[in-house]
Amino acid sequence: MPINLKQLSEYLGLSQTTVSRALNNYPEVSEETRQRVKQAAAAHHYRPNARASALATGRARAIGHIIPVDSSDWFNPIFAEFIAGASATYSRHGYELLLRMARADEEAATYTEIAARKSVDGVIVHAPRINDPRIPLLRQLRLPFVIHGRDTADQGDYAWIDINNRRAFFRATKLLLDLGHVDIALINGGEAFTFAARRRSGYLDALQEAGITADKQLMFAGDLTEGNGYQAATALLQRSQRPSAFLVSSYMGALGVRRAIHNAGLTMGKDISVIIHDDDLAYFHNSGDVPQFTATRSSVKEAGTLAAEMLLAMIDQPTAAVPTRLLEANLILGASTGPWVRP
Amino acid sequence: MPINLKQLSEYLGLSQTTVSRALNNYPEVSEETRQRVKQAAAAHHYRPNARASALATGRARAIGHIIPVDSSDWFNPIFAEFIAGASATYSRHGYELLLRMARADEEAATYTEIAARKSVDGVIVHAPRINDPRIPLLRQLRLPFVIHGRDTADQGDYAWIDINNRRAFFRATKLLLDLGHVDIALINGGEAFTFAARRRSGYLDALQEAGITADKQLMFAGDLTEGNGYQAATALLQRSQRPSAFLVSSYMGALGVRRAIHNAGLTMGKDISVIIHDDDLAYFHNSGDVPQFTATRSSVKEAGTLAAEMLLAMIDQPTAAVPTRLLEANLILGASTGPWVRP
DNA sequence: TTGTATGCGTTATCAT
DNA sequence: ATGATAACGCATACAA
Repeated sequence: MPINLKQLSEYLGLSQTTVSRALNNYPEVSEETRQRVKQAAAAHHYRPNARASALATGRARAIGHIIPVDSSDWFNPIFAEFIAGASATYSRHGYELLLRMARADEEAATYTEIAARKSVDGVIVHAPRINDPRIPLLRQLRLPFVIHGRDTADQGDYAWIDINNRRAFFRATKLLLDLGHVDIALINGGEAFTFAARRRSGYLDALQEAGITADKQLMFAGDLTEGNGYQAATALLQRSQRPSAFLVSSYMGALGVRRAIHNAGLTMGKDISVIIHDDDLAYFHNSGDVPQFTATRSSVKEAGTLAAEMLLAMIDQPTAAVPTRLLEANLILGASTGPWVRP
Repeated sequence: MPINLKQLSEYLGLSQTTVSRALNNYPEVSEETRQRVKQAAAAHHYRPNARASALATGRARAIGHIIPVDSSDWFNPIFAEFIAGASATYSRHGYELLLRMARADEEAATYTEIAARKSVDGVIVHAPRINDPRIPLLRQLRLPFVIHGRDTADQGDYAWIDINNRRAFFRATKLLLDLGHVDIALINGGEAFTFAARRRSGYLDALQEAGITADKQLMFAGDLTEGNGYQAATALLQRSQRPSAFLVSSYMGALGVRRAIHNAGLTMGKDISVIIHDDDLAYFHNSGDVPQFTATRSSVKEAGTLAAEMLLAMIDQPTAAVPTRLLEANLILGASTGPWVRP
């Protein structure tokens, strides 16, 4: 059923060369034969063998995504949504998406292996950590890459796409301060990740600007699961001087915070204010006339689309300057915030 | 930096053939040279070019996962977790994972294309629908496949792995009936999907056995998002004769149901009982000494691991009988169920 | 404008 | 036990 180039060219009475050129839109082939070739190819459902053309051209036409997994082997829905965005871009450009999961201790070996096997033409780096070792590694491997996020330290020029996490959390904190809140808790991602470190710094800067001393007891950092959000918020609400507001780094974590608030017999948006960061996940839509949560919002799927486009452009033009892109998050007012009230 | 077989063999003073055989554990190579070759390969970080060996062997050593996406382009966390399980199996066997998203109207073309391009040696079929056209298509394409789920109609023999959805929901419904509940709502996935149809049938069978007439008004079918769960439950709780129990097909949907119950001023586990199906997602753990939700539980990640193993075995032994596997879900008691109480 | 010949990096088929 | 040589299916430098 599958037909190859040789068979197709024999059928047409042309050389493989001409058929190949016609299909790849080389200018020197006559319009007439090009049409004839393309029609025959379509009629026979001819598709070039991806392995063979990769070998011949030296380009795999595939992009790798290596998802970091820790010992509990999780798969964060945010990665999934980012990848959904990137995937559409790859399909549009005839690229394929290779997915792997790797624990931190396998990470270097994994990148090295896919580079040596020439399985991909480039990779997306997920969840950058402070002073991330993947940056020098990928440079050494000469594998084009785009980071979803940024590193902090001086790692030289590299391609990245990120949202302005610091500014988003600065603005969110400021809004809570303006509403009269003073004891504001931060439920954040693991602060080895640069996104979480930047969000914390926005939070701290806003507090400092308001002359408030940050309280380490009010800051949680860890996996942003529903369970962790619930546990962290429950503990904080049991304190003698409980926080009146929560800043939560993800929708999933906020679902746990919401549960803790309810269980404590309190009302979100009245007794306790909550602002979340909303990645605009399709499966966890914070929508409605008045969204459930006040939120800093930025579509992670859109980020995936843009990251993929940046990477494909880099592969096409390896000499061009490395692209970077900073997206601003919107601050969306929802039903979860209100003025401070005496407990 | 990357070294190829030719260079490695020149360095060793051996032929490419011998080096290749040594690395691939052919028996005819002497143990001494095998050791020498393997050491040199390791020292030079040699990895066979995946494209070249795929071309030579005719095996891509890659498995495709085509995720169905509807117009709103979602990415269900359950797929993600299944893939996480499968991915580990592929890595262990030296296979790669190709990921694509396809809308229903692109589905046939997508499968046809990856088959024609010989990008993969087999595929996993996600989210089977009743009388799924992918089964005859994949047979025609001669592409080995394993279905995560089962079809209902007579499609002949094919490989699948599924949980006993009917039995799980039968047992869950029966538990609610035993607790005295009569008005039991079903918040289900889209019932074109076979998993949802089977769950509904378990629910209906249990009601019938108890002599209760099912009420279509108590059944919701759609995407199992938090928002849909919230909306469906909110509407049901506003009815004059509101349901006293909910059967919810996913954890995400149940989070919305929980929100609706709270918003209605009711208490889950007291006023309203809830049983969910728990796919044991790492990011949405229904754990604790007493889990939040009473649940039928089965690990979808484990299913991914098993599905991948089944598919690789089929590729290795194409003549063997097609494997099938039916997993039973556990019924786990949590805090969300209690005896019926007068409203 | 078309065709011939060669290479991409492996694995597989013959020899020896 | 090892080696020369021919595929695998495509793209391309070089010829015509």
